[in-house]
Amino acid sequence: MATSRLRDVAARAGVSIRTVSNVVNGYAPVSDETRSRVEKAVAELDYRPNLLARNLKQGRTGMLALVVPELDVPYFSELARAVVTTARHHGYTVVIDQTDGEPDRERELITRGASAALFDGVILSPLALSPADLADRDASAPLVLLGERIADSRYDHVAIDNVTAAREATGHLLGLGRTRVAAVGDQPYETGETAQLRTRGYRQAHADHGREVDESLIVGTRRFHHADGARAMAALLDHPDGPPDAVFCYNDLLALGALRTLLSRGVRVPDDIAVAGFDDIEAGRYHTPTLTTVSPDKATIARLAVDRLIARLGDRPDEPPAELWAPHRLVPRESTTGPALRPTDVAARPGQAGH
Amino acid sequence: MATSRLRDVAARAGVSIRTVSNVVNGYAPVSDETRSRVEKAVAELDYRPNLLARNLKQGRTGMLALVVPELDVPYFSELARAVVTTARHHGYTVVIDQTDGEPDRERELITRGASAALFDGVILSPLALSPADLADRDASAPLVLLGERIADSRYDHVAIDNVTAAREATGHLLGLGRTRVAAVGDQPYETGETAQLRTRGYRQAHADHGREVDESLIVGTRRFHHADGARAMAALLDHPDGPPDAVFCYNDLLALGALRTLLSRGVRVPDDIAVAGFDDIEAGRYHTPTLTTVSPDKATIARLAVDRLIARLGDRPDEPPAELWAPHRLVPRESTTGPALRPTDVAARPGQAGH
DNA sequence: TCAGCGTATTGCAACGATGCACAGGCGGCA
DNA sequence: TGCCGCCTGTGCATCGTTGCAATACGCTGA
Repeated sequence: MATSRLRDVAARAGVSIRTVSNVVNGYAPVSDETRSRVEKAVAELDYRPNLLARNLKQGRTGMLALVVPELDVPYFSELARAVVTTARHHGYTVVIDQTDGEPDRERELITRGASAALFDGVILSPLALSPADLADRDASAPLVLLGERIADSRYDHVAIDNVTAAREATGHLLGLGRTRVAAVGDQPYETGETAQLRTRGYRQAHADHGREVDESLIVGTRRFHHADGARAMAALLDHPDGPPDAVFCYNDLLALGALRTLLSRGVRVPDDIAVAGFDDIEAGRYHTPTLTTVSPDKATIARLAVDRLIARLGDRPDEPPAELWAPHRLVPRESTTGPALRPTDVAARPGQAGH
Repeated sequence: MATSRLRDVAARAGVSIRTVSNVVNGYAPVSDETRSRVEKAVAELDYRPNLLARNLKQGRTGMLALVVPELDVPYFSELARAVVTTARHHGYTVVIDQTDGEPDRERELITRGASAALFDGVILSPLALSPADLADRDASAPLVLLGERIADSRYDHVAIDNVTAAREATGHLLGLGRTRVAAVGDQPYETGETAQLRTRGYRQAHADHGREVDESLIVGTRRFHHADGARAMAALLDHPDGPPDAVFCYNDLLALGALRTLLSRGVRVPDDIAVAGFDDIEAGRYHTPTLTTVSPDKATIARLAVDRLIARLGDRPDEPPAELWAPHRLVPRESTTGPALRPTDVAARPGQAGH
């Protein structure tokens, strides 16, 4: 059956279009008799409002866009889940799109998609976007940035304290008595301000412990995937001064990749080399050894971003851009402390009883 | 700046609204002089077409919806990536939504969202939806179903041959000489037709090898997450007849969860117990041991689904519903064959900085 | 000079819905 | 009896865009 319109329902019920609209939306007072006649017609014609038309008229869509570089990177998919859930509580639907880190794609999404009235607001986790790209943008739909990049822009911005987090993670390794702690995941500024911040924290931790940084132990990776970590670890094992005795990876995928290289070569973790990651993805909690990591509070990140967006859409459209910080915590697990210390860590998993 | 409209651009350029529209869309012939004047005004006002209005007028949105139960389950996020990529080649944007397996949510999305003209088509991976729910649906926007459920419905449907795949995986384990092969992930029909099919394949493999199925080795799980697999494996280790010597898990998360239980208890894999999974998620390729699994061809699944949808949107709207099958293959890795057999299975090769 | 034609530009209606303000009918009260 | 006001229900304009078809214009050829 072709989609029916208010007009069709009105004709069938013998009332005006306007009255049908009132019944559907429960706006104005409608007599019981008219109401039931309209409802009958609605049911018979299987009428459903055309949201495109409604949204056009109302000037809002009830949809938020979440733009992330890669959906199949667990950090992003876990974050996406949090955002979707939070937004739903506010009555918003979240649509997700991935950019594959292509600047064109990111640009297109924030301009075409967002300021084209399709979305009421946008949450963007930029990977390849420069400040210039953003400045360029017409601010028709509010935008909240996730992560570190472009912190100086005119947009709201949610992040964790990457420097401190990296400092804590590195400090944890140094505190275990490791003397040669490598860093895996460094990136040049253009593509990875976040990486830069973590490197800064890595350096600070060394300073805290009165240690020199061995620059040759800072390994860059092009991306943050398993393969990059595995490759970087292999390179570190061939280090001219011998392998390091600990590795801080800038995310958990790198760390799991590094672990693969180590374990498949018979290196003992953490006895020979301790490994720490970043993001606290679920896979790390079930790996053997379980993965020590920095756990950003994803639920809070999602909440801050969504709340902010909704505030701008509602009664506070003109507040100055804010920098919002979400908490994080270091979660020591077997990959640094060994199995003895936390034998039941695997059991830990947030309950998911219904609701 | 408030969003500008065709009207504003027209006023500024001193031409009619219609001409601006023509310039923007490149439709009708426009003199170079007029064109440049309009383009100047467009730039000055930072005009961008209101897609809501355009879509309303044109009756299409260029957006497809992908509805999956859980985004942070790697199988779905990897599939989502494939769908997004494929659709982009056809000029469609994919918006993703997750249902958390809630029937209400799934229902809402396919009815409200889809038949409300927001999306041109929907790809749905249903978890909790009954045939009745679907029958109920007005077929305003084409729908393609992923996975096994509701195969008898009036919709296009893309799946892999789960029975054969499970049979091959189980056969692989039996072929290795294992005699007590457990199955983890069975579910009652209402929530898991896919699980039922895999159990059927598991039984067939036993028949192939002339073996009885020990019903007590078939373990049900409520969901398909790490935790479920870890729990099920723990239960199997306490089996009254002693642990099994192989386990076929109905997805990779279950398998990785099972591996966690085994490895943390010092059980040797695959020497003592071999483990196989299903889905071929990236994490399994970097686990130690690497995970033997059934690899569904996600790219083909995505392609079949998107192509089908687009065919219906285009010149073949009225073809009868089809059952489309995507290939799969068994990928033996260390968790069943041991490291000796495939020492270089891990993607990473030593050395190689940058690229 | 004018019919004839192609090019450039325009006005009007429509997509399907909602905001606003008012029309019609009824009962209550003076 | 007549006026007022409430309760229902409605018409019109509008959101920003595009489809259609007509207009205005300039140029060619006879």
